[in-house]
Amino acid sequence: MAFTDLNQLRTFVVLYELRSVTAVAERLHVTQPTVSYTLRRLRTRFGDELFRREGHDMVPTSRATQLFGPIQEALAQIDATVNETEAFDPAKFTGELMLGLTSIGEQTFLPPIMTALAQEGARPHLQVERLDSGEVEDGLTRGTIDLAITVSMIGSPGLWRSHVRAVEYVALVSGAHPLPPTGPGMFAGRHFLRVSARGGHIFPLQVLTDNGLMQQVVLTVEEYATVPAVLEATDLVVLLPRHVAEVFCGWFPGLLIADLPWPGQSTPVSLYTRRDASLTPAQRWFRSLVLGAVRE
Amino acid sequence: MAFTDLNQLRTFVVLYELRSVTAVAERLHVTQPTVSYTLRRLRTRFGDELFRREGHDMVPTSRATQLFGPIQEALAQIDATVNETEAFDPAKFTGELMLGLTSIGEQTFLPPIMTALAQEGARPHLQVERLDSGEVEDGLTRGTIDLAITVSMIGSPGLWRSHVRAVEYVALVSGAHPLPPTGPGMFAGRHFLRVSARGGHIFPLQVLTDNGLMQQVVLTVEEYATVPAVLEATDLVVLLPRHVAEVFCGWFPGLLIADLPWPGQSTPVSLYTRRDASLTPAQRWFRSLVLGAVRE
DNA sequence: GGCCACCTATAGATGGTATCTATGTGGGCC
DNA sequence: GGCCCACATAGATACCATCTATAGGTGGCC
Repeated sequence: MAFTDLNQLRTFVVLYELRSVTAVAERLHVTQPTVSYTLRRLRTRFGDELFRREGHDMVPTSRATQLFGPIQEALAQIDATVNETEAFDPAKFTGELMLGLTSIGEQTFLPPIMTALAQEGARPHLQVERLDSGEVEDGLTRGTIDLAITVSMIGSPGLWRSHVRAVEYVALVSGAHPLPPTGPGMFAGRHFLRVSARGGHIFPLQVLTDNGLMQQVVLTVEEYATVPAVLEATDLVVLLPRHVAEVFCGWFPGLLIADLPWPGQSTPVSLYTRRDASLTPAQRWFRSLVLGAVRE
Repeated sequence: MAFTDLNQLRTFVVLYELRSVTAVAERLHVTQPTVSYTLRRLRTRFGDELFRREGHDMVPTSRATQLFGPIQEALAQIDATVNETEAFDPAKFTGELMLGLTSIGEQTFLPPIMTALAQEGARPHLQVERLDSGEVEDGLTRGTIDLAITVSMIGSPGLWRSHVRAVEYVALVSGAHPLPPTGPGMFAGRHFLRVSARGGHIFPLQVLTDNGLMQQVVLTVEEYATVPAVLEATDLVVLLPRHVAEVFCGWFPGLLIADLPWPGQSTPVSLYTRRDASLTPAQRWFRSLVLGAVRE
């Protein structure tokens, strides 16, 4: 019952990651019909369509998704074993590393990461990608990003999670329009600026709804980056993580931080990668470096 | 740097397990020169001889041993993933299962195992092999045995270990020559029958040496099975695990068990298999069945 | 709505290579 | 020393993965 041609699985894995027959052909240095032919044999072997064409994507069927994890892991293990484990040297590594961040994480996390890189004398080509929280799991699984830091909780068994720090939310306002002391009525008569929850920060949305303050929201923006300038010019209030608020206070010394009157059952910020068996030495090194740099 | 032909690895793994090019050819349904050719390419690829011919064996080099573990595991994972996980049905399974035992384990462990098999309505072809303790690790790793129960401790990272029971050692003698009550001088003037430690039972050897009793050893045998008949006919004393002694008392009611005067820092009996990822459903099922049957 | 661009699937030809048969070679073992 | 068994090599062959060329779909855009 053994699989007769293990090489086909390599095509399968790359196709799952790239979701394009043509792209796979380029990556594997073969022509497109070759990949189509391999795909046909895979389909016959598994008795499943595996990838359905939907617009410009080859989207995996549930069977394909189910197969991908263990197979990808197994092939990664083979590659790691077979390729002479020449001790990884950070200083010599110049490859690409994809760091996925949701929301305003760059401001807090990128500086310490860059410092740590410099200390090790490492000069990888670091690429930071801003992701919606829903894209993180898919990006890591498919290998389009190497490492992600996000406030959203991802429970995928194929991913490796590590605690980075707790998130405490605070209110931020212009110094020209200070808030009364922290207490239940501190937001009476005030209006809110809200940042969309696409980055995973659902706490503000939740707390505003729970306390009947959604009517006081007068502006919703997509990006945290636009927040401080708006606050400076208005009397709006925004709820955001303390570490972000502190960065903004550094930019605009006129801003004021105020504690919230609600007990903060905060979601922690976590770091995610694939599971160890699927990581390259470079990725493993990068993970421990980032973890050391940003963990509280 | 990806391995270009994964199929070669299948040959590598089987060759490591069978240690014979010809046997691999038969197993994989190809001719012997085909395997030789594949082996040559593997040797070129890895820049290592991998298998050196020594007499009738192809013995693996250290590089080959180092490669085998992870690759075998990866291929097993692929097979497990790819082969439709049709729920394993013990009642329908009629394959072969190799149970490795050291020393006299059969007497104690086989009856409950057979009972458990009958209760599940399972009829596998169970084959019991008597092994020296040093052969256990190699047999499991190479897949020549599916499961082993032994008193020896094996610390291989590729193996899965589970506690079965503690071993308490006792003295066994003929009723015609009873021992004095348990105490430091209880063996004064008595002579010992010793069973060789090939099965892993090193405790008796150790305790006899430590207490200066090795001079009183007058007979050393290879097998526990010969012990009770000899005891019946002589005034010799033997040190052995209580569960073995009890079996012997069942055979020869004239035998007497006596506790030892030394605190028994006993080695536990353990059950070993390969790690989970490398097990077939049948092996996994068998392991839990055996464990349930023999665990104390 | 219909045309165009892009992507995947199929057809037929071809070359590479894994496999085969036949034979050489080298270590154990009596 | 010579026989036997097992692995290695040589040359022939057949298979099949890959190629080029083309057809079939699907979405986007005017």
